[in-house]
Amino acid sequence: MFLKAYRKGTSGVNKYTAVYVLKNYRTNKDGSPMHTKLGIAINAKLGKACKRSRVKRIIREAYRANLDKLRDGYIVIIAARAAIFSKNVKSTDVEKQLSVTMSRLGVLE
RNA sequence: CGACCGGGGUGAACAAUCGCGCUGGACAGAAAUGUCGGUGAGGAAAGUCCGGGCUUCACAGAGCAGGAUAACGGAUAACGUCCGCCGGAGGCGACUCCCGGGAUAGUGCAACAGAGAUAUACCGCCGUGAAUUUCACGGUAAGGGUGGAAAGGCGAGGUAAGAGCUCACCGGCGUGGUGGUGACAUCACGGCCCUGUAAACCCUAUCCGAAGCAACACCGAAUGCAGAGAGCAUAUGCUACGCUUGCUCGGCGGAAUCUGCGAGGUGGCAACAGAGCUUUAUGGCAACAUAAAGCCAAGAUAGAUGAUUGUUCUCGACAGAACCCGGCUUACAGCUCCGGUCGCGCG
RNA sequence: GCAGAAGUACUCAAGUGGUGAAGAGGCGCCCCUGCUAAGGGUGUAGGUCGAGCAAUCGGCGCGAGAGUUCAAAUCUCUCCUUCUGCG
Repeated sequence: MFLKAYRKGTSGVNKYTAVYVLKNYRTNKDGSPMHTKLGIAINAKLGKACKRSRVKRIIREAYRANLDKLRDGYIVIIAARAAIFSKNVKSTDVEKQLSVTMSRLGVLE
């Protein structure tokens, strides 16, 4: 499912992350669209386990802040870029950038 | 005060708001679950280099092969770890470092250089003969040169020249005495002296069954799919064959079936509790042991600890549990405690 | 998480204690051709530091660092990197 989103989905980038989005046509039993699924991709070449884990949390926090505006029925993959591994990265910055990129891709209302 | 040596501790703190895992705590609910509370990464969680626990393998047996360790004595569940001690090396010293058994059990290897590498006369030295400044024969390991290594070292005597040939001292070897649990130390005597390499094969002593939680057990779509086998006598044997550690013996199974593939879930797994942690006492030089009192402290399954704001300081290093322990190794900003050494100054 | 394998020029690699670390592709130049490819001939660099006008000579270099040895790409130990297998 996530591989499919990588190959077929539309993408957008900002300073910290790259975002891939694909519309998910599978539905729940009552016909409503499924909740949007999140995948986080962090290349092992960018950092060791401890730093990757921290980046994952920051991305998750930024995603969570945009959750109230999020539309259902998508698959979203957020991949880390090298800039997010530098020290003193604030999740509010990542959140703003992510909000702009995701709304451009039509995932946010 | 300065320069060091050894050992230990700590690994930013606090508040508010939002968010996450677990919960055999409380409440609500038929249940799912929710609310409140509790709790939530490391000294290395890392590398996976050793040692165990645990689990499975037709119960685990013998021999060979293979692997590991290596002074000695102890500690330990065990270890390649730790402590003590011996020997050697380094440092003025506190102290540190050492894959530290055997080279007279045997075999192999030692390129090049060099006359010669476990045995040797190239130059030289000495003697004799020829002959006239060279040659032949013999003696010689003191000197030269080569090499990582050249027949114990050094001095004296001795001699034609020399040589443990003789002697003193030192080193090594053997025998005996004394001290020590022992490695070993030390003393006496003796003969006369042996190249290096076992992180080359090997010998000696001790230890080792194999695999690993992706082990393994259970539920399950499911009476699933694919492949292999089905001999000879007759009610039990033999054999093909298969399993058992690489091989042999031995053992087991033996026509009953066997092998491979096959979605997911539960346990293993941490709320039973362990070679557990903390403190004190006793024994021991110490590692550690024993006893008493107190404590229960992560447990995910795509994988939980973060964000924002504010305050303070020395402005925060290396880094994230995945079955669990004991070590080793490697990475690491600072702060701090204890013991000790050397040098300088003052009393 | 567990188990294993391998690192030698730009690439593929041989070498498994003893001088100067094979060989092939590649690369440069020449011939052939109107031009290119192919083919033939020939040469080169082995990286770096130092000495020298130069020819050349010397040291360190086989992933990195220690050790054993007279001598290490090779033997031992510790790290680093890459790859493979196991549901």
